[in-house]
Amino acid sequence: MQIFIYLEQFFLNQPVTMNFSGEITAWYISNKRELPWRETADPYKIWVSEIILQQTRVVQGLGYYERFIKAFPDVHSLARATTDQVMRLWQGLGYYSRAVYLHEAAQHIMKELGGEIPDSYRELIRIRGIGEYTAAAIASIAFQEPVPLIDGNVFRVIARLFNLPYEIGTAKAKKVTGEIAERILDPKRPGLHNQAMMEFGALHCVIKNPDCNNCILRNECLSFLNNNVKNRPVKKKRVKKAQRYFNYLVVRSGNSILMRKRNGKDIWKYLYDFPVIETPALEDPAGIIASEEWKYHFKDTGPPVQEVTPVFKHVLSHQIIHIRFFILQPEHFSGFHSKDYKWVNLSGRNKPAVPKPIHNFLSSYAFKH
DNA sequence: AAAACGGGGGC
DNA sequence: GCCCCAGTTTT
Repeated sequence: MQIFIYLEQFFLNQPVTMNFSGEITAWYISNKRELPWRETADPYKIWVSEIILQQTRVVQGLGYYERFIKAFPDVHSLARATTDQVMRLWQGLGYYSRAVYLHEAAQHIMKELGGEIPDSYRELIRIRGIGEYTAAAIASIAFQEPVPLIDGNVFRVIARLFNLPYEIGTAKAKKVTGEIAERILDPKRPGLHNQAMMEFGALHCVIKNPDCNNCILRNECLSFLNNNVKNRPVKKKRVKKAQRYFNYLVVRSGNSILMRKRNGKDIWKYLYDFPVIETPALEDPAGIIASEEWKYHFKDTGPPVQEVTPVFKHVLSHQIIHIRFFILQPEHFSGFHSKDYKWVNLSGRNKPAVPKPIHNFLSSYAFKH
């Protein structure tokens, strides 16, 4: 097996301590950040924090965590909440499926599991939204189950320590990294060990320009000893982003504005935006107004257009969306009858959760009546 | 195995 | 502008 080649190379070259866990844990204890989810043993809070922190920086997730826990301090309160309430607290954080699954999981736990969060990796990973990483994190941190975890930080730390040449995300990388993680794990204190590995990656073994000369593992790190740190881990190539063109119809009546709840097959699941005419390429406003869709929505030539905004570019992980808003004169609307459409009072409470570009639009455009 | 899914921060 | 983050689900 490939792992033994690397481990063997390591053993041959470095007859030193090899107590990675001890060294990194000691580093952790004196260098860690103080974070709210580290002050609790409540599996619910640890679960919420782990979901929020998926693909998300601590500084970005911190406020969301505080607000979420305040609104929903336990599984029961989260289970009772409406989807709109949950999405509102997730608004702006991205990857909205996380919130949907978290909410559904809370309801599942109340209904089927007696309100008790599962306490083993094997049970946790069966819950939607909880994958290998999160199951291991909750199991080890909240329940002291001796399972290693691998997130982006741990993957980078291990890839550098052992100079692994495998590309992120491949089965080979997963297998070898997993075996090494299993070996390094301190089964007596898995939660501490796992958090130490992640924090070491987040604060010291950073992606760009790590301070290797002042690293506690500089005499044991194979990629450093081979002057290969900048090539580890091996990154995967970027995906090409699709271009999309949204023409939003801003339809108003009195204090209300017509919004549409997005369904699950596309981006921004369960968030609200406006009726939209999507085109395969950038089109002139005149072309949109003359389109069949416009006529379908408005029967004839439609309401007078009060303003057409410039095109805003919004970048997502896999798409670039070019967005333009058609602000229509109030009270000139007709056919929006689907149950997905909803009149929203903008001065009221409980406004629906909206994606970033809609939020930006609503913040910058004041409507006069 | 690859694609889809957000938004923000660092350089 | 490019890279990638305390990943998971769907195809």
